Amino acid sequence: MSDPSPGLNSEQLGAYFALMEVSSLLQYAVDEHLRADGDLSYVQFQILARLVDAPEGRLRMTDLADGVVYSRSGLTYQAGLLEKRGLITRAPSPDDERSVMVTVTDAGRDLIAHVLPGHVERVRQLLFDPMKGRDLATLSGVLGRVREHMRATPPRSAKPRAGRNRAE
Amino acid sequence: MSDPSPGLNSEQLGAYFALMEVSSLLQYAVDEHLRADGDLSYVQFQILARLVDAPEGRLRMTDLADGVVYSRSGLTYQAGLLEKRGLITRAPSPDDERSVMVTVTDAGRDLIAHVLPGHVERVRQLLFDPMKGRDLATLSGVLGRVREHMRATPPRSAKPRAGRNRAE
DNA sequence: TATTGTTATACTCTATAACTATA
DNA sequence: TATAGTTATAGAGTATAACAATA
Repeated sequence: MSDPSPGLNSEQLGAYFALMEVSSLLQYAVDEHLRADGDLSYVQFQILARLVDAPEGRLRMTDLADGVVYSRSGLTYQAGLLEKRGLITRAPSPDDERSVMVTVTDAGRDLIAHVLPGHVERVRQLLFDPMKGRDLATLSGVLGRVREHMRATPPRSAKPRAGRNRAE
Repeated sequence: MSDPSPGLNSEQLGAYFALMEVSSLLQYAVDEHLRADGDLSYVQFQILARLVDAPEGRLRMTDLADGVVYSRSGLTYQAGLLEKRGLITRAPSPDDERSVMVTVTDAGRDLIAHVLPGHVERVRQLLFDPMKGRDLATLSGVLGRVREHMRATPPRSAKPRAGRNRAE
């Protein structure tokens, strides 16, 4: 924007735009690779990666939904796709009959293992290659702090004025 | 991921995840506000903002498509929506009869002006409030460098330059 | 022939609300 | 009642390919 912005100085505005552009391009590139190399969307990759990372390779649906931003029905949809491909299984939890435990299969682990090197390579190439010196450390520090702040500031519960989007 | 990754050390991996989470949460919050306050998607906001920022408030469809990542048909779709709402107009270019000049209307400018303060406020609140000292400067520096690098490294088939990939 | 843009179409994804069942 | 998950459905958005018009 060329006119003076009400709440951000030009350096902040520039940093904001840079952040959005960088993350957008990175996500685009990474998503492209995941689809080409493993027929996975980024969301599906995240779900599988979280499961691989979880103890015994399993998590409840709710826990998965908490990590990925989407709605429960959205997660059900994605889990259905992954299950259909044999990458995960779903079974009622022994502890709580309401819950569903999602477990990565060997095929799921294999796919992540197959896809991960190329994934990581793209990230390195696009994001870390141009960095030097303390760049990584400072970036880590700032983003970590921002993330903590964001996690403590729930984005959905804070609806200042939703006014008229009531489509009933 | 808990096991050692092939191409990234744990600090790099952490920074990558933090970047993706931060940008995702930020985009989510900002998108929510734009829809609630102006009934605009983030893409539509970007299109309007680019036009407002352009000399005489107009750009060719192709120039707009270059800025936003999407396909031409996607831009046509979005432009159709914005035109229907009276936020932009489309007219054949005098210079090149093939081109279409997109122009922001006063209503479009008004809407951006209406939405911008709240937009910027959310960004400030989520992204810049938790920063201190040199955070902003270092973030700016790193992201700027990464952005330059990314722009110079086209993600192989993302930019539909002059050629299209019909082989394969 | 190459470029600009639109259209037709199919598909993916996400959100909402209603629903079942368990706690 | 509250929580966990699914389903039905509807809508937004995107990509591809065919198309017309102009350069």
